[in-house]
Amino acid sequence: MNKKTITITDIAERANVSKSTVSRVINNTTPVHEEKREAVLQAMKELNFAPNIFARGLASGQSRTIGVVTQNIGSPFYDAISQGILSRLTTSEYSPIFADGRWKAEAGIVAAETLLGRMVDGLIIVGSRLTEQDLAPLMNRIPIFLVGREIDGWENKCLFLDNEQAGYDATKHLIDLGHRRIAHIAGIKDHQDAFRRKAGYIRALKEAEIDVDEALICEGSFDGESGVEAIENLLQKGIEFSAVFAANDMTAYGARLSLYRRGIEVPKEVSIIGFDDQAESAFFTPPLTTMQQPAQEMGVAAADAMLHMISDENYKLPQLKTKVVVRDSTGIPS
Amino acid sequence: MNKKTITITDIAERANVSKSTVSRVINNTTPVHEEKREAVLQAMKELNFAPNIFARGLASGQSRTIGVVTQNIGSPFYDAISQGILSRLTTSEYSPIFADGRWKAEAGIVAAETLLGRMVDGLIIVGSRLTEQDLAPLMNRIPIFLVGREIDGWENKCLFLDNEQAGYDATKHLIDLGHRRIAHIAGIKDHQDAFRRKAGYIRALKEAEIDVDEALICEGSFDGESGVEAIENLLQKGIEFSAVFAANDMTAYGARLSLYRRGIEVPKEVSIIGFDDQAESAFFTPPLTTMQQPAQEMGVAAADAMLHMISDENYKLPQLKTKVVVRDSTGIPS
DNA sequence: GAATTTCTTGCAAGCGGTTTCACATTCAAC
DNA sequence: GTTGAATGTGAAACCGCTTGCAAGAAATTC
Repeated sequence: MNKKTITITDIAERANVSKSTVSRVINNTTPVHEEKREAVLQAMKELNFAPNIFARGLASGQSRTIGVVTQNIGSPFYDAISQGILSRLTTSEYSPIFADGRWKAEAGIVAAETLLGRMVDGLIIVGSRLTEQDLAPLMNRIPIFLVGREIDGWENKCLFLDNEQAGYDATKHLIDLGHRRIAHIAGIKDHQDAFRRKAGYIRALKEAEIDVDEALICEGSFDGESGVEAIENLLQKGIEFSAVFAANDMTAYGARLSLYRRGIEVPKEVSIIGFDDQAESAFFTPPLTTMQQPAQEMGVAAADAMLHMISDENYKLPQLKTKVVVRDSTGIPS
Repeated sequence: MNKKTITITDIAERANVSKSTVSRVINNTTPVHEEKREAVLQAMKELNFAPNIFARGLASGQSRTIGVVTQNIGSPFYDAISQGILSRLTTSEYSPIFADGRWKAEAGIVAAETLLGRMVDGLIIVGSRLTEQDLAPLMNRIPIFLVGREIDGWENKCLFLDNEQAGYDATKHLIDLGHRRIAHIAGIKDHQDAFRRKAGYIRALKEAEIDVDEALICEGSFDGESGVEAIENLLQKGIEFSAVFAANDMTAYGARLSLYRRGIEVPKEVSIIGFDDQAESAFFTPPLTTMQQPAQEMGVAAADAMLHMISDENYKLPQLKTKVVVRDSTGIPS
């Protein structure tokens, strides 16, 4: 209790104007005589005034807060997106408030509802599994933007990468090196990105006139363990392959470990390419060739779009691309 | 605009009581006749009522929000702590709001101020560099709790691990295996944890009557690159060592990569132990022996403590410990 | 110079809760 | 049958800021 909190009224008195005028200069809603404006600004500075956000929110109905529903805090890709959102927002007058919609789809809805309860002015949903039906009702209430997720017909409200193309590029990299027996360890089955990466893999093979061998396509779940298992499986069944395209880096790590245990050399005997380019990949042994995603930029772009949506302005989404980062885990087949 | 938002007044009318009574049943502040309470509850359910948090905040002065200042979103250790906080808070009526105080100490203050501007009811500061002087003035305004950080005299407001002991344990593990020439790649110079881990390293050596060779102690910065450089340096100078204790896993990865490039085998020729046990470590080649920190638990405990602080209740902090996770990167010296 | 129009500005009515105060009621105690 | 305490309740005063409205001042038009 240093001293009582100072309010707009204190400023008004000190600047010899009415509360209304103070409010006006704060919000720039109505022109105010330069002289008075100065006085108000001066008073605010002297008294070190900060408007009470509750009063503001209550009166205006706006919270100057943007809700972010994440599916996977703790996954490097989603983390980077969150960071991007965070960094874009720090230079705006909006603050993000995060809610974790991990686990199941319902959790995502709950998270979204929680945020709505907090009166957020907009919702950025990061790579969730919420369906169009889940989302539609929310759309009427509040601006929504999706990152890392595509929904037909919502073109300008979604920002995502062309995972099919990325899957194609990754596979193409291996084919170009001369590989023909390329295994793919897929991601979570019903995950949009996983599905598309796999589609890209298949397209690349077909284009190169390589038969798609179902035996080379393993199920996975984006984690290290599934990489280990997939390779173990392949090896046990005696299925031959000279390269592996893993749906993400973590899976690639697992695959590499499995090979390591069997004494199979990378990239000499088997090449591996991952997906994500998480920080650890550059220090892996050997450093992992992988697909880099502009995750942070996606976050920035999403936040930016949201800011525009809120103020009803037009905006256009950047065209972001993945790219192959060639390191030492891929090479010419022996 | 489905329909107008429903307020406490609507509930009051429907339940045939006054606003005051409704407020009372919501907050459980004053006993209310069972009959009326039921009616109110019923009305709230039927109308699907959710109190407006701004109005609430304005009137009560409480936001039911806890600010979390992180130093390093994106670092696995701090991430895990944040998760812990998040998970503990989801079962409470408080929501966390995060602000990133990365970069410099000033940023931490700014972040804290931002949160105060948002009227948070408490502040959890995760591993920041803010000094006691920075923090003290905040303490009078609001409950503050520090995680992963120790400040003398604030015993019950800090939760941290015994990094000195952990450093000792890690080093001891290597000594027990028979190593005598143990290099240490330290963390960021003025970082409390880094300093203590190093102190533990030294204590372990002394206890085992091994001379502390300054040449074996390398500077580092908690990132992969510094691990690479440190080992490169040691090797170039021709300094012998059979084991490395890296200040964190990321540094250990770098160290391992450097060895890999030189064709030095791990753990056959050199053993490595890291610190953090981040998810990737289990899939490293070879799987990395490291110190596991109960990061998530720390977050939970911190959030829990904060909840108690806010409601002026007593609490006691759990005694959390690190432990050695032995994998394949450490072994008997050859 | 009168009639408009354009700017500025203050007043006061909310926004949707919480909380103090005073006024019942009810009930146990004398 | 009083009296005092305990218990329940509503009225109304805020909490601090935004904003519609109306009015005074200044600028423009005829």
